[in-house]
Amino acid sequence: MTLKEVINQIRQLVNQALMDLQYDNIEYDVSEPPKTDFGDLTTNIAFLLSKRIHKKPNEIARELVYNSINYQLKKIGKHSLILNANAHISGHINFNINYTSFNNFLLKLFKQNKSLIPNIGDNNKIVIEHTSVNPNKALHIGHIRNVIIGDSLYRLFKLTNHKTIVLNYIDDSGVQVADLIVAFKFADFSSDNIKKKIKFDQYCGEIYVKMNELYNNNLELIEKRKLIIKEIEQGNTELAQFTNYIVDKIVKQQLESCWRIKSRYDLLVIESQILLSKLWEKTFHLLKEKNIIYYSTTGKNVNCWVLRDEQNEEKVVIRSDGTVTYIAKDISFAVWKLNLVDDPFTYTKFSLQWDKSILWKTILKSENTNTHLNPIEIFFMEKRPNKVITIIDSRQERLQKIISRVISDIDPSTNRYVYLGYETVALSSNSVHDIGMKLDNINKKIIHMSGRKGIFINADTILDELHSKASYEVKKRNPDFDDTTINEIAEGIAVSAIRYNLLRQDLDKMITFDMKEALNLDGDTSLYLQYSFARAMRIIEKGDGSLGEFYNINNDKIRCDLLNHHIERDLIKEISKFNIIIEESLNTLNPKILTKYANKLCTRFNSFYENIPVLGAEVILKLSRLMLVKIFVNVLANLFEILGIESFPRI
RNA sequence: GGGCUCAUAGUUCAGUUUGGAUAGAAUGGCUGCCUGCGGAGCAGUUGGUCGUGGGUUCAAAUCCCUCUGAGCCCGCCA
Repeated sequence: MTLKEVINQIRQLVNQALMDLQYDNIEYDVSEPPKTDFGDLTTNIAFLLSKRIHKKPNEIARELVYNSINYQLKKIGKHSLILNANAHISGHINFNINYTSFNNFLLKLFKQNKSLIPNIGDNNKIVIEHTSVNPNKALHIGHIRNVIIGDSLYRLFKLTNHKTIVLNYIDDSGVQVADLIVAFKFADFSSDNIKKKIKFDQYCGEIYVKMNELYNNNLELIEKRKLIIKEIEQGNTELAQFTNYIVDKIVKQQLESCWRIKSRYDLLVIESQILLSKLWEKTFHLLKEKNIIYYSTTGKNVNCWVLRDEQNEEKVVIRSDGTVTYIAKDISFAVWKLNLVDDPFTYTKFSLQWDKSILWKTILKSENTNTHLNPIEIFFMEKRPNKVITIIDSRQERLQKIISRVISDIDPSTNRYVYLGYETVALSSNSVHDIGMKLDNINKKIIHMSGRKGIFINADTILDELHSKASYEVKKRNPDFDDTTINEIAEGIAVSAIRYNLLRQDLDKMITFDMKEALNLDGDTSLYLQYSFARAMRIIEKGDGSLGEFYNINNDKIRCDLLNHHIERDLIKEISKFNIIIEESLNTLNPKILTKYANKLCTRFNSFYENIPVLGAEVILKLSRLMLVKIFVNVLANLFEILGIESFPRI
């Protein structure tokens, strides 16, 4: 029983009232009013009805309340979840919760040791692709937005009992990687960074910038690049092997950064393997069969295979020289993700991850392939994924929409392919200045990041700065902590701060990254949540010492009805929204909702903390309040799990 | 030229899907509160013609249109 049940009961009351008074049953809203003075919940039914029949909203509201709802409430009696209903002069019908009976849900949860997480996944299968950064540079703050959105959604699906796997696409056969190989093989750059004291991926990022400057007056190098791309596609040459070696090394370094912010994956999908797998040939066959593409004999696309499109936005999938375009590769990747063709891959272990899970990578099936099935093969064999979510920034929106359309042409029955876009991260003029770059136009307030031009701030740089600031502050407040503990907490603060910061705003809004702002740890930040957690844990620790065990208070003495201060009620009501919030963020694929909720929940708790004594209260009240604190901690811990925020009993 | 997105307090952002009550947070400024369960906190105060102009409606930040400003996308590149 949570707020959802209260809402349901209100709907029952209103529906019955509509029947009693012979009004049409129409869609209406039950939600929280803007001010608490108006009550706990409100409905707009009177306004909607007044649109149909010519009567004032206020009259309808009064009629519904006085001629039906009040009688119903009387009948249900004192165990009702609704205390009363009021017809407001404006036309709103407001309801107050009967907290005496409502609060009992806390005790029920507590006794049954139940989590509030709704089990709505029903083992549905979800595929999420995120990160997918070209393996030629280190991750910058813009890439991190992608990683955090993807990883938080993964955690959300996982916790609500969906079978979920996470893909990271490694484009090892494009120009970006080829640029690096040209640098190492034909332009005298060393592929060894032993002398430099930076990570290999960062080192490569720097070379990539220098290489692009070199191209300007060296056309021969561009020819070399073409050669390299061809060799990578063919595989098996010495150059291809060297490329594999470099890409492997960079991917491992990139993953270090991803793992540092507590993201994890199940499978690396390697583009060169896709090219060798004949997956495109199968997809091509499918597209021809479904009449989605045709061979153009006239016009600008003469001798090409093209996607049909009525709006005259046809896209070439096979060039006149027979080679495959970028979108064609993307379509075949999508076809594979949705399991619309036979899986040409088998999977081999790439690495162990921080959460002890195995990260796999694609390799081609061959005769001596082990017959023993691994978890990835099993995932794709059982049944098709219910949903495939691809997370890429909004610059790819047009392309992704075309892919979605092609997919629904192939498989019209379902809508399984979901593109989740988000706006990019740009740098504030201050931060551009900080990294020693100059803005072209002094009037520009922001500048977009560019790996090629060297305009970016690496993810690790930001984390390091946050870490060192947090470390200083933790030490100041906890002089008794040893260095290991301080480091651990500082890292937890830094990682959580980045995650929360990038998650808390709308996906369709560009983030202007500013180092100074990012280092601020006051107000609406993850630290506010972590601090609330530590405060609650401190009460529990001093209260009955059952740190880490949430459900071992003597249940029989607890009286939920004593938790009737308006501050306690506010906290309880907030807690009771947890499952609604989870469902909403899941349905809208919007993790931001969870950050807003977490902040509100902690605001309620901090108000409780400042105003309502727990340990100093008389014994029954103390036990009851202690229970409330423990449930708060439990809910918050669940939110932390989804948002990837680390919790510490002391901070 | 065509398409998409955004514009709300000095600043960073909620609220727009589904119109409804006095437009909310955070931060900054100002003012209180630590011998009390941790002051990285709490309470208060300051601050907004919701980009412009029109339309629909009993009612518009929210829906429709115009214009302005910002950003992105539109290749036989990836």
